Amino acid sequence: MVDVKDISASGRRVPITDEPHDARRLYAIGDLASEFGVSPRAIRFYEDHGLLAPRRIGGNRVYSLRERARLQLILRGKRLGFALADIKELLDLYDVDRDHLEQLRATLSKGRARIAELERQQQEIALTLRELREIGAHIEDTIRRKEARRSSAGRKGAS
Amino acid sequence: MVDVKDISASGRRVPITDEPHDARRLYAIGDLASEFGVSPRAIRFYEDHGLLAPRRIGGNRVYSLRERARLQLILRGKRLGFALADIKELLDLYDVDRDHLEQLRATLSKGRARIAELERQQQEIALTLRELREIGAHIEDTIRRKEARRSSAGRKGAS
DNA sequence: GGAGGACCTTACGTTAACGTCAGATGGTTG
DNA sequence: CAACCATCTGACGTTAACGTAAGGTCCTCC
Repeated sequence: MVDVKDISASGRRVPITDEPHDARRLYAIGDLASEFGVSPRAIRFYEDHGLLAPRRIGGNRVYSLRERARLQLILRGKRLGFALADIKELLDLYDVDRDHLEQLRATLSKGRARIAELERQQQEIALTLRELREIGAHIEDTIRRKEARRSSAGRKGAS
Repeated sequence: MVDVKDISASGRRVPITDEPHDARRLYAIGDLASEFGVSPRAIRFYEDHGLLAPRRIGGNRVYSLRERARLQLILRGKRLGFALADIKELLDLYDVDRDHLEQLRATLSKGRARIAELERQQQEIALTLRELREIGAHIEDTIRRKEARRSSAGRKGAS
């Protein structure tokens, strides 16, 4: 019925190609869901909000490698704490409209803002890491002293 | 009525000390709110969830420098995309119970997990930054070409 | 041919993190 | 003393990001 060989027009689990990442490989929603550890519901949710736009074969969603990459970017953005609306903007940066000049300028400016934000985030992470490592060192120190005291002193400072 | 001189037991806007960050300085909720650009409601919310525990003077919340620092940590954590529950754990790392050994070990382990997570986040930010900078360079390039073409060619490629 | 899977849509439920509003208190100021 | 802040405590409203359940379609396999 479908011209794309017999890729799961029904939602079958069988991928169209065996080569793991042929550029023409197609994915069902369940493939991506299990690969990235998210629910199909979440993926559909991203689509509802304009972050993904898979093709359809007989009602079923079919994802190309490009859509897969977009999903990866979405999940990375989430791990960085961005809201979906922000991630959508970020995705728009990735496929630029190379034709119109004003668009390009706008995209560039948004990109720079995003870069600045990420750099600030980077600073704050670095700061937090320094603090945590220092705390960790102190704790290790304290632990070592307690262990030493426990093993050396047999009995003398009761209680 | 209150022994702490006359700090806003009423919620007055007057800080107890002029020295900007005397260790004994006290803050009203409005002070911290306006200083950090968050609402008093948010600050109370953090308290309701155990992230802050200010003293009280006549019903009003009074924040020490330590509480102020904790609030800063909360907000930093938020900017890094952490949930309040996670931030609470992080705060607990900062004031360790130096007495009990098992507690120390647990804290240390939690700290290490948090460090690992931050490092992973750092990697992902670095990756995103590389990508965004590359895209930015391409866009700048495209813009330069378009501008060059526009200024040089007077008329010949109509439409 | 009927049971089982993967997928679909629609719709209501849920959690986190506050916003917003109402009504009350208490100190300060003209 | 009246008006005005800043603050307080509920309590309900809101948004984001899904979870979950219901009911239906379309293969495939025994």
